[in-house]
Amino acid sequence: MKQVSIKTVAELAGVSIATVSRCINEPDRVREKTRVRVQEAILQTGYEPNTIARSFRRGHTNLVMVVLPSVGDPFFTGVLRGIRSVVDAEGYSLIISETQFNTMNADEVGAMLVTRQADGVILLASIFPFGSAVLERAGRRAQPIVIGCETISAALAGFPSVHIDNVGAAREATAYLQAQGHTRIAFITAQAGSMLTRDREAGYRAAMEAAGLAVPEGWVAEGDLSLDGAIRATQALLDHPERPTAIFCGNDEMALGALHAARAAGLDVPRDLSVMGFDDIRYAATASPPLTTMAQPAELIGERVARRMLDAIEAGHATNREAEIVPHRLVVRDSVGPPPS
Amino acid sequence: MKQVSIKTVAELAGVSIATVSRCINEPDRVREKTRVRVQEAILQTGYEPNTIARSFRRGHTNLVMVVLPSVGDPFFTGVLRGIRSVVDAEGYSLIISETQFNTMNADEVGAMLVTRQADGVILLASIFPFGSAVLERAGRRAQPIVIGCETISAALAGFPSVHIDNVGAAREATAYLQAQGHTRIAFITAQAGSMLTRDREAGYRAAMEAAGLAVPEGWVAEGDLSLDGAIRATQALLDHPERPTAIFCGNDEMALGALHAARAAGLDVPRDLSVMGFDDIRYAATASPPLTTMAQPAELIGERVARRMLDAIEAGHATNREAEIVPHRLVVRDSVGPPPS
DNA sequence: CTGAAAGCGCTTACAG
DNA sequence: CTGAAAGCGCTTACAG
Repeated sequence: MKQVSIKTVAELAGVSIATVSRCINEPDRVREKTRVRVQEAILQTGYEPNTIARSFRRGHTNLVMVVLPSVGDPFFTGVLRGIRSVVDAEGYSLIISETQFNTMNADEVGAMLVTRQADGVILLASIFPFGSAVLERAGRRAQPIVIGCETISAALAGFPSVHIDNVGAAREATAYLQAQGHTRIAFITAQAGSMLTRDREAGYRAAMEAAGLAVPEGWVAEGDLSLDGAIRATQALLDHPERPTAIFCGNDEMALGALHAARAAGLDVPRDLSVMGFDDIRYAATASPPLTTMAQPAELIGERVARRMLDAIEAGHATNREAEIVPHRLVVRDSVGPPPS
Repeated sequence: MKQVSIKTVAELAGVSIATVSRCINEPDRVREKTRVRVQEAILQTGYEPNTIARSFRRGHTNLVMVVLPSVGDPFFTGVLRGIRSVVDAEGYSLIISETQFNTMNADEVGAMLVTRQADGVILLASIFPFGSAVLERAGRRAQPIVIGCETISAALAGFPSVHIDNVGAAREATAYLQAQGHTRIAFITAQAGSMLTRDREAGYRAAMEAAGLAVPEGWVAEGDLSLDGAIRATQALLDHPERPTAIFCGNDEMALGALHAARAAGLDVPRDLSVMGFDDIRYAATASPPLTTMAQPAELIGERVARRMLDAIEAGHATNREAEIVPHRLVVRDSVGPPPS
């Protein structure tokens, strides 16, 4: 069946297409009598404006793209929820692209950025060396970019961002472990190349150094950001000649894996081994034992990122290029205790 | 700065815009010498075709919308992964809409369907009585719709779908519990109105009836599809005058909540209480104890749904309106045992 | 208050 | 092999 267009409606109502357009977009500017007639024609034909044509004409799509490592991570789900809540209210929809934990190469992501016609791009912990050509082009077409969750790489330094103080938070988490009496503290990090835990690892190392504690070779284990990766990393740590008494995990997903690996090894957490997470995803509270972790305000990050994106879209450029730091918070539950004597 | 358009490139290369267009879309049809010249002009200007204009002209967006209850559910994340894997390869992107566990009203979803210009819509367990007007319009504009994960409601009966046999799978899960010796089996369901566990509840009831077992008032508890909801539902079940010895949860998320509630009540699973899940999300295997559950092939569902969507888009209409049933599988781990004596 | 007309940036028969 | 021109479905000054 033929698609009904504005023309169909105009003919049926006996008016010009301009008038139909006005009835839809500025109804106050048309006489009631004609408005009613057009309304009826719309109903009768079941007309819905062609969104592509409208986007084309108006020059924007009401779509914002969000690039993130994985929609499967409950932490990002929280951020997404925050983004969606503000973006929805303003009539925008979300195009979601995963970088599969930053294993996509820059060209692929770059192509997405430049090619897809979104009104703006939110980069969530997906920052790695874009080609500057991409950035330059993105700049030229004035598509705003805003960064969430992680400190930006040098190339992205000029863009607005919102995130916690990852280095500081990781330092505090490590210090908490130290305050419980631990001196042998290991860290499970993401795969090399991922931005996701880079700053957290830096914070961990800083706290160890500040306390005059050694970090022997092998105490920073790659956990792949996954359950299985963390299980393997934990096993390696438990087999380490200098077995740590506490494991600080770069995110909760990996902490859940560490908990499982400890259990499988016949260890009691926290009696035999302490485990600290990062993020405070919803599964942290119901884990066994409930996970002590460093909480990030996921929804708040999403809301703030989205708000700034919308402001930038409206202004036609980023109005505020500063980094916005949101608060982190240590959540003490049961997975951390004093080291075994 | 002014956006560079096809015209800019044409002028710089000294050719018509038609030729530039051909260089991009059918390079074979232009002479090498001119092609090179145009290529250079493209590089020099940093030209990228305007996707909106192209979509407008071509009449499609290369966007498919997926409507689902929640991106936060790891099961749906799996389905999404499957969808993305096939859709990516064909150059499509995803617009993702959440119905917040089917609490959105039909009009809201309807508006999204009709208004947003996606090439097709995938409905994941988000099926409730659309107004027939919406459906009719969707039909008229020949936007394909395909259903995933749940049996379709009557209004959607004519649309293609792919899902497991939810009723049968739930019946088998219940029968497994019975085979372990349980006769007092409760069920935790979603909030009323959600399609997500409707068939599973039906399967549970069928199995109970087939075994001649009673389902006293209160044994089917609303768990809200969430951790917290399931915790409350489990508590209520444990306080029930006829306390069940096994709880079958409508999905794994709720089973995780049930596990936690049991632990909090000082119960050992499976010694004091058996818990059965549904889905086999990735957290099922690392739960404590590891969860016995009815697995759905999430990625496969996603792949099949996406494949059929792409076929339908290409054909301009759904080519195959049949329901495709994918296999389920009982995964026995440690959360189910014989009832306490 | 309403209409005629231009134009958004492409693609694609149609000529040549 | 290449160009001139139509047209995709809207919106929006500009007249009247």
